Amino acid sequence: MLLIALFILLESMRGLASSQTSLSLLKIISKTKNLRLGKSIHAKLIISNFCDIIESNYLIDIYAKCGHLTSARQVFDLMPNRNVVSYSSLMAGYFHDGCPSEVLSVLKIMSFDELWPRPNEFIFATVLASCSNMQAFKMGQQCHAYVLKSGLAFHSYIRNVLIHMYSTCSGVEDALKVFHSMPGVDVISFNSMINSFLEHGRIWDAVEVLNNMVSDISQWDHITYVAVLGLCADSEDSLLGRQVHCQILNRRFETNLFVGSAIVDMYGKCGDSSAARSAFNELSCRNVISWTTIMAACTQNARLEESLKLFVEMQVDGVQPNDLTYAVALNTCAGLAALSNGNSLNAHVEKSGYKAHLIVCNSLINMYSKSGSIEDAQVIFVDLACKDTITWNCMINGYSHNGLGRKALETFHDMLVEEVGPTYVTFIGVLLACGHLGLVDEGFYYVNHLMRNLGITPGVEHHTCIVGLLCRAGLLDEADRYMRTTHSEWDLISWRTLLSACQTHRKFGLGKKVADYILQLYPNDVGTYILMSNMYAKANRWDAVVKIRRLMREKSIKKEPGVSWIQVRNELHVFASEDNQHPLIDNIHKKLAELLDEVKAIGYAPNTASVLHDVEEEHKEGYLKFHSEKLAIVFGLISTPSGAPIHVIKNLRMCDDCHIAIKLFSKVTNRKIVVRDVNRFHCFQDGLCSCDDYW
DNA sequence: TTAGGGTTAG
Repeated sequence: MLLIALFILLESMRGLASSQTSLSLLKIISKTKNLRLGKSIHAKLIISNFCDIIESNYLIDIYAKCGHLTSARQVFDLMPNRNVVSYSSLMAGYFHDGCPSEVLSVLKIMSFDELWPRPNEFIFATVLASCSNMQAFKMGQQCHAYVLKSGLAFHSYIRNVLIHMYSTCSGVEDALKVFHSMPGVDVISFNSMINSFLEHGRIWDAVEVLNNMVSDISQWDHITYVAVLGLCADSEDSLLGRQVHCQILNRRFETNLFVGSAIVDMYGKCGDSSAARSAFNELSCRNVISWTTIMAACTQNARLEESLKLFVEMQVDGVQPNDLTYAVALNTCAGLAALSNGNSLNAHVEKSGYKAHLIVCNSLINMYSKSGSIEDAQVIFVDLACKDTITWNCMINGYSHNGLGRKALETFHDMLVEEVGPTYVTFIGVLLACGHLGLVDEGFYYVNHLMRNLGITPGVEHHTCIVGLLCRAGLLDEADRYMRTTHSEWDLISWRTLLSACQTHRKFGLGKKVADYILQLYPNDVGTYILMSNMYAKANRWDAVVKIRRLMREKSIKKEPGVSWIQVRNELHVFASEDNQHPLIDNIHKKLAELLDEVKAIGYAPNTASVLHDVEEEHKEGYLKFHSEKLAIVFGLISTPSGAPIHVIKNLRMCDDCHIAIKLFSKVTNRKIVVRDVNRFHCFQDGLCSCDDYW
């Protein structure tokens, strides 16, 4: 209806140059952002050879709002005289088009304007917002000084944009000063302040602002709800989140796209992926962000296959992925070690131009290093001209997890040379590398000196690395003492690290003590029972093994069945131990028998000690034969061209026998075999493993 | 005639 009315008006203008009519039309077009009509009016005005400042300003505004900055700039450049609105309209256009630096260059042109239009609150609102986007703190401060002197600082728009500028460019304290400096803060100031605290990880300060807001502001707007949902997500408070969700439904704010995505995100971060999925299904409208949010919610909650399915559904729905969607999808592939999916995503990223985005490259490095293709991760890393802390962390941790300790430490050294500040995460990779290389003193130097000098408090992950480092060096009593004397929130992983070392180093006395202690804290931990059982089997203490098995039966503790999977030509093949389901199982068994004969000839002897005592001696070898990783690897060998690397993932820790056998498989088949078990990567090549037989 | 705060990632 509106369009028809506009056309009638346009027709009535034919042959006329009524300024009043064109202004009325321009006003409506500016509101409705109708580019086609805007162009028609523009043409009429050119033909009539008359276009005053206000009409030109409207044209700039229309073109700018429709994202046609070249046309907006053309109108602006051809104006014989301009006023402050001409400048502010063009600046707002550049700002919304993602070109904050252009905003500042227009400000420069403005200062040379002979008519010297005085910059007003509209100009500074946009200039300060641009400073925020560009992290141009000095410029932002200068603008702050100007608006204070000129009295413009009392406009609520200016105050709010100043809060945002300080929050992004300097710190939350400066933002807070602006917030408290002037009376009459509005809902936007409160929203900005809450978000500012949340961005800086200060949840309780955000809660305090929210409490003050309850008494000062009677009505929250939809952005307040987005901020409060962010607060629930950050504090993982799903109960409060649910209450807020109910309030949103009462006020019918859930139809807002931002609110809708924030609800999905809140449930995802609170660990309730089912509620996230339901909230997503209820959304009346979905954009790339809502899709990316639900994918992230699934990935964060281990629903990895579902996340990749959503990625496909999203595109079927006509929504194109953006850089963050690719980052989530690649992270999902990393979780699944789905190298071929990751490779195809890499190709899409190249085609779509998102390879220029650092977060995508960081995710590619992460995906490749977690999928056992550390060489591909390295290629991307080396090619990257601009790296951030996360890039360095991904590469250092990638090298460490793949057993390349020396490379990890070299990269850490390069990071320091490039003057990129290491973080909490960096030192996890660095300490793991020290563990691989047996650098005990260096490990202690990093934890006790360098980290503390940099103001990073070592956490349980770092202390666990030190335990691993001592264990690997055979210093188990020191590791035990370290755990008992160092104040840390030791968790199951830390204690299992020590127990596992006791098993490897055959320190049965200490192992028994540690296992008893773990079972006091975690009475039903399957991993501890299995490690104990393996430990006693190694000591030929079959009576103890039987006792543990009986105890497990009594407590109904079941060992998770071993499962391995391999992707061949985009298809996932899953193998369970003693599995006969695969269509090629006969070929797999035949090839496995041949291979075992071949490796026996060069020294392989089945390690039957790791098989249960209650299995007859002559059947023990058979049990070992059918471990899931052996089946998956042999399937890989017969299904891929010679020389192609084999990538297998296993849900449990690899057993000693498989480790020895696979080392020799890599030698006799001349293949690189990468196995990601529940703890680490094993890269088998030429009869050796990257873990140096310690895992 | 022109302006502000908000959802997704590693």
